Amino acid sequence: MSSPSLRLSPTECTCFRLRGAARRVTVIYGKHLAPTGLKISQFSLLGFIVAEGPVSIGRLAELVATDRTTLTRNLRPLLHDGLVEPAISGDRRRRDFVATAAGRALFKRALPLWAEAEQEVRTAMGAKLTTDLHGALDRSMEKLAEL
Amino acid sequence: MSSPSLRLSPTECTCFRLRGAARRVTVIYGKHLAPTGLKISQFSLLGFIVAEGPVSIGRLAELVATDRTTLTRNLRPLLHDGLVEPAISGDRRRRDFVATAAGRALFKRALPLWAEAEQEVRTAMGAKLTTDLHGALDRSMEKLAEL
DNA sequence: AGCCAGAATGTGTATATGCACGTAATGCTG
DNA sequence: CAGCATTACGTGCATATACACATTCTGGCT
Repeated sequence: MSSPSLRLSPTECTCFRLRGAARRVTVIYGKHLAPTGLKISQFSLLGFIVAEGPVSIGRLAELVATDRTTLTRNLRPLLHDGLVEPAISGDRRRRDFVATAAGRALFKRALPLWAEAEQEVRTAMGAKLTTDLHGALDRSMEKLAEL
Repeated sequence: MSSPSLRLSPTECTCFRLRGAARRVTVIYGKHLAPTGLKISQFSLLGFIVAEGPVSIGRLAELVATDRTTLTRNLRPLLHDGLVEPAISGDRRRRDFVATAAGRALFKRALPLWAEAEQEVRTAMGAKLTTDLHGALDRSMEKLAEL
């Protein structure tokens, strides 16, 4: 356990691997979702808003594990397209958002396309690898959350 | 094997998981590399250029599994900071790049900081999870490469 | 030589991402 | 109730990311 870092080469960068894989799958989901005009990140975000009723930026930031300020901007396209709208909240510091009827409808329409993409990826990887990857990612997120 | 997609909920999105994990670790590496002024993506890119001698955009795109056009712009900061410079290539369609002395020096200086970050992540995850995650990611990239 | 299919790249556009810094509202505390 | 630490945000800045479309070369074919 002394200094295992002596053997570490940038070739074995965890970050590089994760980012690479994320890019690859992002493209795949993007192709499937294209007809809806939604990017995968928008699809996810919209999904959380649909599911969570009125939510604040801060809460969304926790849910999607993204920087707060990033979400401020990621919400813009959704607002612009009328998929999401502001909701009154008790605390005037907070900005709550809800999905509009159009937003809920589009999400519903996008769902099967997302499932297609998910299926494509899972089929390519196989059931075992899918399980392994999800498991490893979930456990990683837990461990890294504490940092 | 008929339609396993019936049970798929967006909660189990492979893409969402991968992107989330990638974001998390990116921040960690970023903090460690901050003193060098390099982002993790720049560190990786610079590393490949240092290692591969004169390389073209297209070749780099393969190496880092990134869209060609993204690399065109990702190279800009490195060029601007004099870490990388154009190299003459036989084919005038191609633009080759090499690391400058400053680039090589900075990369060398960044290496231990990268190792720190990598260590932090690995320590948080533990050896087994690290191995599992890398294995799953590597196998995934292989399978997804064929798409 | 002349032409053209294909290769290697750049640009416009739009989104995603996080940090440093700044602002407004809340609630506690003296 | 005035003051202040805290909370919940937004903005400027820089980079990352990819697609559609346009451009420039190269190499082979006639």
